[in-house]
Amino acid sequence: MNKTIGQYNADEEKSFLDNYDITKFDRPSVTTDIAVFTIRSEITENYRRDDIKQLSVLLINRAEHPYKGYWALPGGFLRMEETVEECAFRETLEETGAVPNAIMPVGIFSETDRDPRGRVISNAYVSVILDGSISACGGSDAAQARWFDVDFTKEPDSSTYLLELKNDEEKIKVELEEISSAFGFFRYRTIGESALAFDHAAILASGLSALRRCTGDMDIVFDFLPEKFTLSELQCVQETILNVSLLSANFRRKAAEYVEETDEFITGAGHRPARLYRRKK
Amino acid sequence: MNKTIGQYNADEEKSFLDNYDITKFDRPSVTTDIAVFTIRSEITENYRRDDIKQLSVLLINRAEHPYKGYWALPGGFLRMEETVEECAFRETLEETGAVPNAIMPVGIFSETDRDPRGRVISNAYVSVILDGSISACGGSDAAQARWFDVDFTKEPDSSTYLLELKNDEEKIKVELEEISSAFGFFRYRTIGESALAFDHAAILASGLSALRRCTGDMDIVFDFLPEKFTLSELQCVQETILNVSLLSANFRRKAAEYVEETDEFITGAGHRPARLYRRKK
DNA sequence: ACAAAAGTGTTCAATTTACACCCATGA
DNA sequence: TCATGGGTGTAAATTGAACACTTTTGT
Repeated sequence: MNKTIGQYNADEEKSFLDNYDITKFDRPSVTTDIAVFTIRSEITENYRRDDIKQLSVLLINRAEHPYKGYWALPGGFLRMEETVEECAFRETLEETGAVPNAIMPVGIFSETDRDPRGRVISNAYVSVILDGSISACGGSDAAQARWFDVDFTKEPDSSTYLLELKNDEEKIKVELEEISSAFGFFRYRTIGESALAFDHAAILASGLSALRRCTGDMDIVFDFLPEKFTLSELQCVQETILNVSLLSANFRRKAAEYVEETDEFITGAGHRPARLYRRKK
Repeated sequence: MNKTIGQYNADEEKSFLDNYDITKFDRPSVTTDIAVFTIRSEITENYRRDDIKQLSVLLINRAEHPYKGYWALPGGFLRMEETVEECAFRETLEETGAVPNAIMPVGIFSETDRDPRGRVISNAYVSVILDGSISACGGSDAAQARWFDVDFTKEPDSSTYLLELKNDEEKIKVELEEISSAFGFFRYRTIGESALAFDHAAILASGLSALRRCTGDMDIVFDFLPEKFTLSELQCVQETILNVSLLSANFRRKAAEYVEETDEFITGAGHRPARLYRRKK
């Protein structure tokens, strides 16, 4: 920085800063909350048939107040030596033991009453990890963490949305409404009381809709797969996230633009071997 | 909230909260910084010709340390009784005297060294106000605020971007590079020293690219116009933001989907009167 | 043999792009 | 009158949806 530019004076600034105590002013606490997604496989009995896939999100059963015993998104307080993004990365790693393939912000949640402990603003993130990577390493609170299959649909007649989370042990339903959109991304608000801790149902809904929105243009789909994958696997990821079914002939032509061939093939599935591809560029 | 759900117990939670002091933990300061955009007209001498339009952003010349004398985005510290979005709204109103037509988040900037006063994380917003509304009311620091025409282009050969800000009095250039993308939105980092205060050049670049990205699908264009407008004005907004020129025959067919006719016409421009339209739905 | 997925080709519809053309106005 | 923007029509090009069909495998 130059010593003087216009009114700027480095020495004067230094003495200003030496006398400045930023902690004298009110500050909120800052957290990140992360919707960690993966796509889980349910093995099918038929040796030929592909596995059924499910989009799943990781929830933690809160061991402490507030909302003790409620399911919540993983997350935690920002440390002073890390960026918000680093915080989201660290929290994902701590809770899952897995390095996320993608980690991206989906909005800030700062309603003044969203946390009974005081003024806490939350930076919401979506992260994506590979199926299986969590059980391999195990997170710090593994005993309290569970994957839930996710279903998020608009109610056919009304303007409300229904978020359903379920696994072998539990089934959670939350009703939400859309409250705003910015740059094509949506925010939601729970209707009535939420079955999840804090405003985590709304955060999760926002994360899901962001995930879906950019899945359409092949943006995040690769993060659900290992480096090499078949086009069917890629198609399956997109179908699972968007909850639609696509014609494979058309899909593979569209996907061709984003991938490049390898020389490897997958065999042993009871049908013609599939070529492995890799993300282009 | 039910009194008990699973491990949840309302009385126990209440006593936990009564003894909980959130201010004992480290917290960052939180600000919002807003890229306030408008489209300004340069009146043309030819009575028939349309005015030339320019996308402009509001910058404030900092009267205080740090970065005293530097141009900066309007913004300020979050108050404890407002959400981040309300803060962005309030700051826009205070600086411009105008109620923004749109206000949306574009990301969080939380590098630990981004503010020499201490740990400050910034919530970046884009807001849009109508041309003229600022001079009509005048903001609190009107003397220090200036509109700058914006130009943001990728350097033809390299991977760097050039942000140019200019008005009658001044011309500012900043070189940036793209550092990440999430959900189709980009983040930038200044190369070398920035001519703007803090990391505001990077914030502005992110805001601009978000603005451009959603202009393409008719998302924010209406916020640059009054309630009723001609299709040419709408086209001009899109052309100005995206810095492209479109064929009006095609544009008006595409736009038809998003607007509805009124019975009013604009006359007195030396050519066939133009029908006024209004945003649909 | 055959069920299942891998992969290619072709048709028809829908959308986008480019351009030609007429209309209405006010200095 | 005429330059200028307002507005419509249309043909060509591109993209997308639907479907028929061939290939290759493991049991």
